[in-house]
Amino acid sequence: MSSLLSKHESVYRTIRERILNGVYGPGKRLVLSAIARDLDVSPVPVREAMRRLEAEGLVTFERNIGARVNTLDDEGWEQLVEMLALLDGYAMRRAQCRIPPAAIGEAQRLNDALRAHAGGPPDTHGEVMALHRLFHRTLYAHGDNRYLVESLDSAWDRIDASRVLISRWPAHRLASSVDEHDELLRLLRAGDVEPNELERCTRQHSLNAITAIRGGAHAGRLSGLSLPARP
Amino acid sequence: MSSLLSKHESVYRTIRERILNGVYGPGKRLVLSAIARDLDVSPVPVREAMRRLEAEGLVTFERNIGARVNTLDDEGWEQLVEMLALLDGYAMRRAQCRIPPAAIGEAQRLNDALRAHAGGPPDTHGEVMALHRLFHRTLYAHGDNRYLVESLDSAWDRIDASRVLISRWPAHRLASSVDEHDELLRLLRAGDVEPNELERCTRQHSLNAITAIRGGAHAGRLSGLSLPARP
DNA sequence: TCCACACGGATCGTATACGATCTGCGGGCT
DNA sequence: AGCCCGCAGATCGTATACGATCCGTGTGGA
Repeated sequence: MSSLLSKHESVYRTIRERILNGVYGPGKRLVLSAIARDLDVSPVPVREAMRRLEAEGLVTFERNIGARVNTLDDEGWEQLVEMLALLDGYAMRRAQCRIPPAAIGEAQRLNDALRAHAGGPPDTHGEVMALHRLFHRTLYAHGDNRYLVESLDSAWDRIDASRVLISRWPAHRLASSVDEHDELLRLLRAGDVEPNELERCTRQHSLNAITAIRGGAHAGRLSGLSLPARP
Repeated sequence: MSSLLSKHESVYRTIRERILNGVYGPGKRLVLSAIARDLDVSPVPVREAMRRLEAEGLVTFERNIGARVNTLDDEGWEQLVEMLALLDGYAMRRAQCRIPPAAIGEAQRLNDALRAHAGGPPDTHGEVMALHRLFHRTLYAHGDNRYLVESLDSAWDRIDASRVLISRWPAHRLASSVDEHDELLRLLRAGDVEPNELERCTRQHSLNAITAIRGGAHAGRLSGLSLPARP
């Protein structure tokens, strides 16, 4: 008899899930033996799971000290979002001719759900963030470059793990973001948009999030051209 | 008493080095107990090293079967280089104002060394590839985005591990590549180049490698605008 | 009071042991 | 002859054991 998943695999998935959900928040100490007891396995597969999580950038392991869920300072967070902007912009460009109308419709529904949240109660469960991530994934998932999609997923994982969006995303940015999403969907539906233009707009959309969170200043629409200058 | 490196760390470095150098070529079976004997450790730290290598995309691990060095088919290789084009182009854009003249000089020296190889004997030891990689790294290393630089290093690692450039890089592409490098250095020295233009040229330089290797057709200079269409 | 130091608990790092699974091969049945 | 089954060797997966390291704490001396 054998389970479908090896123990190190299921331990890996469980811990990863808990980090992304915020059960294990940034800075949380992950003690191997405690997790092993908790999940009813020996410490060995737990260590293997930790190595994977470490390589993915979700936890940091210090020799003879142990593992912690990664924390992200402001600079790191901005750099990560900058990566997201780069990758997502290019993914959109390459997916442009490949996104089925159904996916655009699905993205529109997700964005409408986001808009509903904009006026509603404050986001207590990270639903906004999940919707926002899913909106983007619905589109970029149709890119045909495996590494590109994997890198995007991985970057989003780190963002989720950091809990920054949940705690710092300003309300007015959500409104702007929803509008920009509509604009992107409009460009996609038009079908004949210059690829450079689509990539530029998509990139700028993510970069706007940096400006918004950094300064609190009201971010411009998709008209912006500049990359954010770091202090 | 303690060594500077833990065993799993030194095992990791050793295996990684061997994969990148081609000692363990694509498809090579990596038997845990054999490596453990070879490196004089127990199988446990070897397994940890494998998990890291797996997460980095250098090896593939199948349950109850074992580990193999990843092989890269044509499609995967093209997608990886496409990532490289995207990341390198953006890194260059962001590093533009930050690259010290000394680094540009160093890159020029590396490119001259590459040119010397172009007419010389065929490359038996991957020196051309190492020089080429180093040329790019000398420039993009000055980018201020940690994740960007890490992703570039990681993508180059996979390229190295695949041994594709060494076996398939056509001679005429090397000549074009060297010329394009000169062009990029010229743009950097000019200093007042439009960032979009610099990014576009850099991206196109890497994309040209795909065209060259795929078709064998003589790649255009940096004037090309198009992304390669996949069959 | 403040610092140096030693001690104990917590945790990590690795070796060893052993059961589980796969793979290839050879014998027997049809 | 061809196919199925079962055995043996190789290899993986995990538990357990134990030494090594770190860190907090308390004690003694300056």
